[in-house]
Amino acid sequence: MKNISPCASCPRYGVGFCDAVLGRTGAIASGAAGGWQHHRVVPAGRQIVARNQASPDLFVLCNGWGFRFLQLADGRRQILGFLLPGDLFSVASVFEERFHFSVKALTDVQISTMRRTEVQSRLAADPTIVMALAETCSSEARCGDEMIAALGQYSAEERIAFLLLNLTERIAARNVIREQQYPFPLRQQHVADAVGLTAVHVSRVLGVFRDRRVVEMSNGVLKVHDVAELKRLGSLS
Amino acid sequence: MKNISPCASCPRYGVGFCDAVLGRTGAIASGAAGGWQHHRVVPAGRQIVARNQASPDLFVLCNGWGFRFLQLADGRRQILGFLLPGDLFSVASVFEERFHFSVKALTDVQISTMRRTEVQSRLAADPTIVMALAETCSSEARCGDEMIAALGQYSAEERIAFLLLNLTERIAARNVIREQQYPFPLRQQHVADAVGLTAVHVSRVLGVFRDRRVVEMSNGVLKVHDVAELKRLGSLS
DNA sequence: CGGCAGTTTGATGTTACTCAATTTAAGTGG
DNA sequence: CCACTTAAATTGAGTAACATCAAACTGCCG
Repeated sequence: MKNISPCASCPRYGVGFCDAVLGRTGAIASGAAGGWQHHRVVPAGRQIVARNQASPDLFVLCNGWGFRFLQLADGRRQILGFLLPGDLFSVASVFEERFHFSVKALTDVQISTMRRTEVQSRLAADPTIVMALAETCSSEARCGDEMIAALGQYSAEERIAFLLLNLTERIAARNVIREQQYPFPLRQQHVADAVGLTAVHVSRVLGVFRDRRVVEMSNGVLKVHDVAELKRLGSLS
Repeated sequence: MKNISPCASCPRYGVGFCDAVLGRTGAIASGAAGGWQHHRVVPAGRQIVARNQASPDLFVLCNGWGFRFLQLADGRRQILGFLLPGDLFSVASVFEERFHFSVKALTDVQISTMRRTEVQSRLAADPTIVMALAETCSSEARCGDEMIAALGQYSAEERIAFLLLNLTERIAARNVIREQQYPFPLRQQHVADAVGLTAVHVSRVLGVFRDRRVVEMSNGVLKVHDVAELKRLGSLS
């Protein structure tokens, strides 16, 4: 029998929410058999969920990069955060039918969907899952609050450094990094929409960073030349 | 026997997390008896919890106003949100020992503390509490994401309108409002720190709002003259 | 009456945005 | 492999939004 469980065919790292729900042993096959979970592949640029869309499933990103965002009436958009392999789209979606944000694939992605009802009943039965969820919830809240502080108080340089710093840390938790070179599929426009600047200004700031030999972002790779300086610029408090 | 339960001596509105934990009938007296919950009064301006502070309790604001914030090394501070009566300090604190933010009393406040262990065991036993918590969690996430979008994409006028709009809605859910006059204890500096502007600029924008007869903020009261215009300015998407 | 915290106002400086032109990079089909 | 096309990044000039600094004004309380 072919194993199509969400996380068997794609790299996993650490014990996240996904692992907790599936259990790390045995239970995996049952999921596929029960039909309460599925796999999907989505090409780069395609929207995965829309704001206010109701879904009986919750989503976990298995492979590639995505991002959550809010689109404003006049076309402006704010990227709320980037999704990396293993990330649950949001803790709220475990309980709420509708998403309050939209999600797009940044690269080609694999996503795993799990029936909400099934996850909820497992949640009731297994305190391990509750703990994993609580952990994710805290971390979401902390990141959100830090983002608010960065957007409210930081200068352009600081905001961009803050974003790059956060992302490199999350990437490093999932990949082996050699020579401070991080896989980095963002365009400057994504950086701009994430930190509330224009793409033109992001280009200028990145130019400065390049000249100062702090970081260099090109060709889908981020090279960090001066971690200390990046931290100095981008670390809150 | 005197009833000192958290929410018996202070106004409650709707069925929030606090009510769910205590139950709406009978159980109230047992809390006081068991000693797992307490009341505290804190004067205006005093700090209630500090970032990274560990606490065996979780906090609910019973009366007055407070605010959550992050303080940066160089003195800048970002107000993450305001706490109104009935508000849990944060969902994360139900599971995490340490706060990732600080909290100050804006006015004189009454706060209720509940032993985390007790809340957790009630949580495991009663799905009603889980649902209340999930609700709070979703709402925190939504508000946080909207704040991020507002800070990233909105102009000064829009941000301030957004803040005032949010607060008036939350105040109205807890008080009877006559003539569009809302109790409003914020100083302009608080508005500034919440929306990432300087107090001077906030003063100018509020001056414009006053001249245009949109809103007027003074003497601890916010008068909304033109709700439609406020919504036009401050509503996302 | 004096002192203090908060607000208002003006003048000036800085940061980041806008618009537009140019360069670079990445495909695509012949 | 090379012209052609297209998306992304860079650069410059001018402008708008917001910050900074400093002074004056207000209301409140001892």
